[in-house]
Amino acid sequence: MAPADRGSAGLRLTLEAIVDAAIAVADRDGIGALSMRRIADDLGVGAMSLYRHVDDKDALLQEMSEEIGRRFPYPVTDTRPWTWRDRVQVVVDIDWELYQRHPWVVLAYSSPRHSFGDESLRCLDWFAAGFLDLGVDLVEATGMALTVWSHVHGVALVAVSDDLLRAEKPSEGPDGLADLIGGRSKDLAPHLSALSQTTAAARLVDPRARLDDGIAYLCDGFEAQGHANGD
Amino acid sequence: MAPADRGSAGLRLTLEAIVDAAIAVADRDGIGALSMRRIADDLGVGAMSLYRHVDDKDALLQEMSEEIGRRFPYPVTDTRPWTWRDRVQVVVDIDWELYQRHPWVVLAYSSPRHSFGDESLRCLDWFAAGFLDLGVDLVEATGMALTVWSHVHGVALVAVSDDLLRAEKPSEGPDGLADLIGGRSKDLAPHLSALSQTTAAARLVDPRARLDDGIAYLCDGFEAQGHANGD
DNA sequence: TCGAGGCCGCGTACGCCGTACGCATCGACG
DNA sequence: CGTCGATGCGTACGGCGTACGCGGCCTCGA
Repeated sequence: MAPADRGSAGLRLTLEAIVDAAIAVADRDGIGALSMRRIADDLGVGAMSLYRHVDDKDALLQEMSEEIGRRFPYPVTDTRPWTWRDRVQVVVDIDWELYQRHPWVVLAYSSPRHSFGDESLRCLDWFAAGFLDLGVDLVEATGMALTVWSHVHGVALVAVSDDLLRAEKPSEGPDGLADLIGGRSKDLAPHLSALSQTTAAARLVDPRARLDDGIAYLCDGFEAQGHANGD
Repeated sequence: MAPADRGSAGLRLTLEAIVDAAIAVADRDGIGALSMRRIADDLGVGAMSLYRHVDDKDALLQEMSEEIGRRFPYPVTDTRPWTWRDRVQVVVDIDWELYQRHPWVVLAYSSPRHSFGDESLRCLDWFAAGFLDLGVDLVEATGMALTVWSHVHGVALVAVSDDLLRAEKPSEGPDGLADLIGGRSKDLAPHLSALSQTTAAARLVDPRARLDDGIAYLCDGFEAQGHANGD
């Protein structure tokens, strides 16, 4: 009975199914390969059928981003005594993991953490509250949280853009800094050219290292601000 | 009378002219409206003529970004005694101005400061050298410079994405944080809801304020790192 | 039981896009 | 003057997002 609803062929076309299929396509082939026709093909369905459930491609992208956000929740209901540094660590790890697994999210929505839907507001609330321990006011605490989000997002963008935006192209254009560190560069940079002598310079082109270093600077800065406010 | 060369109609088609026209289009109508046909029309030329001077649209985007970089040089040859904080300030101001005037650059190339061409390597050299005053080694100094670049770029991306990527759309989707600050939000955020009481919260949605606050935290962090290294 | 009405999947078509390919023109040079 | 390379361009192909309307099915009231 109700053949279209649970028939042998496939389930009914639904927003969730479309979003899932779209996420699968974007993960597999990059956001550049994400087209309405492609999603429809994967679902064994006509392209225009999608528009019964989605306003347009932009709205679909928004739905996709929000779904991904839901799949990487913050531990907002965990009542353990989180220090603000604990929270920074867990936020950085979760968001970084999110961007690594679904790089197109970085590009799909340019505001960090999928653009302030209800879910991300709850996350922000939990995250920002941690900074109140520093003795700063709520505005400053929220600013600190937003700054961390912005940093993670910015580093993720750089890490991800070449791999995903232009998907493939065998050997892409030159990377001046990497060349310089590898000693393949004409010396037009008096100080920087010394970088080719040291192995530690590899850190400079490792995205995760850039992420952690930046977070460390920010945390030191947060602490200094806390002391300035008379701890 | 060599009509094509200096005839009444127009100058000869050159890479520079194409790049300039493309920049003009991107500035005026956003990068979404930048198409090869549109550039060609503005130049009074056939679309395929552009390909005599440019490999493809990607290469054109790269040329455009590099041209913009050249138009916003750092004072690398100024021999005044710049402190590292002076350099941070000037770098932030210049890059921010660049991104404000040519927002598409933020999206066109995802790495900060147009992706490490020769020119930007010289800029990085000058910028990073300033941090050596903190007593840190060259790798750490370069890391600090990259972190500042990344922060400016990340904030610019957020500031610019809505205005430029999707160009126009009369009243765009909801901004949860702005709604909350304006008191237009259901209270699902126990701490954050207090933000609607204070005027200072406007800072949280002002991009330039987010930029400066983040830079202040970073600078405090840099200073702390310098002290840790025994000043 | 049957008719009506709505929901839903889909086929067609339009106007964009980037760009492969080959032709026509024209200046420079032997 | 003949040749040749550089340059501008017209046509065409495959792909995109999506407006529009048709037809079939499910549901529900009579």
